[in-house]
Amino acid sequence: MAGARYRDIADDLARRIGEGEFAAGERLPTEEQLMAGYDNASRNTVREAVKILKSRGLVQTTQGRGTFVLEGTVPTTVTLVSLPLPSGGGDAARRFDARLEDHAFESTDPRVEIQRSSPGVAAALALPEGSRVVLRHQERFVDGRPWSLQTTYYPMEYVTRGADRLLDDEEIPEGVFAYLKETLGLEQVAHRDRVTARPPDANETAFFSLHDTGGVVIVHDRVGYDPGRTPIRCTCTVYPADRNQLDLVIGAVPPSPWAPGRAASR
Amino acid sequence: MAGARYRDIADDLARRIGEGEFAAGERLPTEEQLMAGYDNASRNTVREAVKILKSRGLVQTTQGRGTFVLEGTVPTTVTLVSLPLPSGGGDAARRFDARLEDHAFESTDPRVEIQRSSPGVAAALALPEGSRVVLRHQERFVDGRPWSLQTTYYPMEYVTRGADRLLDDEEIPEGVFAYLKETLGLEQVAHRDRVTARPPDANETAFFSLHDTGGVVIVHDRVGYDPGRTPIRCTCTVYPADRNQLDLVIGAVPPSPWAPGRAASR
DNA sequence: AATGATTTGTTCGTATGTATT
DNA sequence: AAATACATACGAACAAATCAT
Repeated sequence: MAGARYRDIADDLARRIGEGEFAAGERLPTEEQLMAGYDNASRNTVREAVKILKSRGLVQTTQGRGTFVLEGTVPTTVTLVSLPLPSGGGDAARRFDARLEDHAFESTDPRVEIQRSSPGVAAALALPEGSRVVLRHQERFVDGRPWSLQTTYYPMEYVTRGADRLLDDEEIPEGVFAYLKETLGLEQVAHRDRVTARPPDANETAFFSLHDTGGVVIVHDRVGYDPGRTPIRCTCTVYPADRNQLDLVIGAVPPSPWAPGRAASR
Repeated sequence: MAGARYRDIADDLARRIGEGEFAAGERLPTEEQLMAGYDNASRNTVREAVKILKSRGLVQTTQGRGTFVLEGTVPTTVTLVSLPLPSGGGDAARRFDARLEDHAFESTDPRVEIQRSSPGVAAALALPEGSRVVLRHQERFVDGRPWSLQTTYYPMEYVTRGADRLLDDEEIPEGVFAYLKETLGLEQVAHRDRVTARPPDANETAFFSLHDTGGVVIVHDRVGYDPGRTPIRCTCTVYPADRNQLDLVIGAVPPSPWAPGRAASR
């Protein structure tokens, strides 16, 4: 027992969970029982240990019920890129939208705002910092569960050049791609994506029903370009990491090889 | 105040940090001062609040020194895929290795093991579950700092077919790609990638010097295929999310548009 | 180099609130 | 309504790391 007591207890419990002593979905001993089981450690010490397990996503606690070992949920797969190499690609629509397979999804009508561009958005869209951008924000659901938050930024100039439906508080039925091509002749033929992950902020914690501590979100930023390498738009999508994975396919590959669970734990 | 006291304090402190009252790198008020500032809340309550800020990656605490607002570190960019579309691709080497730009990196000599394949690895490599695989594990560093953990799995069959240097406890100078092509005629022409994120386990927490609570790792799994769609190998790389981002480039795009910081916070 | 003050880390005890069974 | 179990909150003591003197 090298370190702090609560950390030792956490490690021991993690080990016992890993060894199957407490199966997925099962209830852990109560705080009272853990106190007894660990040499009459105080309740606070035991609770500190359980907090670590929560922050590692191993268990979940519910007031009045107990502490439960989380079962690995089957993540939803979002395909960022799917590129059969030889020909250079199937249809463009499949190429340039992050796709969600085998799930119906709903989303709120967009909330539309006009903002002065932040440094990040300005750089992405190659606009002067502080220039106006149109922002369309949607909350998206899968099976009624909160699934992702998406914000797309367009240069305000598009609106003044005729794409005024960008300001509508409604989905554009034919899709923004088709609409921009129709009205402005813009065509997205390339994109650059950035994927990061971080703890959620307060908004995201609330929307995705994550815990105070221990949640993780994946952030996917995409900038789309026209043939002249001019940025067209910039999209930021936030996913809760516990129920999503991102997929890339480059070249000819067989159907998904991913087995449930992780490929490797260390 | 609506919720729990420690949560209210955390939200208030997060707001004050966001508004610049406490700048990046600056020290937050001591626990004693926070107690006084929040209606004589108890020390434990204040500490609970600070824990939330830690788990959100907003602050870092150091025993004996204080609590400090974290400055956004410039992340290292790993390019997973870079594909100029028109031609179908530049050179293969650039296409099929996750690249790290503008940084020299070192890695330990591989630790080599022979294991029975887990369900995940078996599925990825299209082998019967429990069949033998060779596992090469490396710890990788950038600027002397721990940067990523990588494990690559090969079917044991490769060794018996002549690629016995896979078992060497050393790097293969010409690269495993070249070696496998040379000895077995294997050529990786396609790959499927999966990106997920999760809290670190105990090993990762230690190696990357993350905190008990609040750390995030990005997991990048890649399965490489030969022209016959047969899996060749499977690689699992784990990055600490606080200092890494993954990049994808599809088509002709200008040089990196990412500005420091996030494209969008909500 | 040693000391003491400051500041966060760990552990315990206790009481009360709230959701579930 | 009662018992169970986790959540919140306070108080206190000592440990360990850091910093100024």
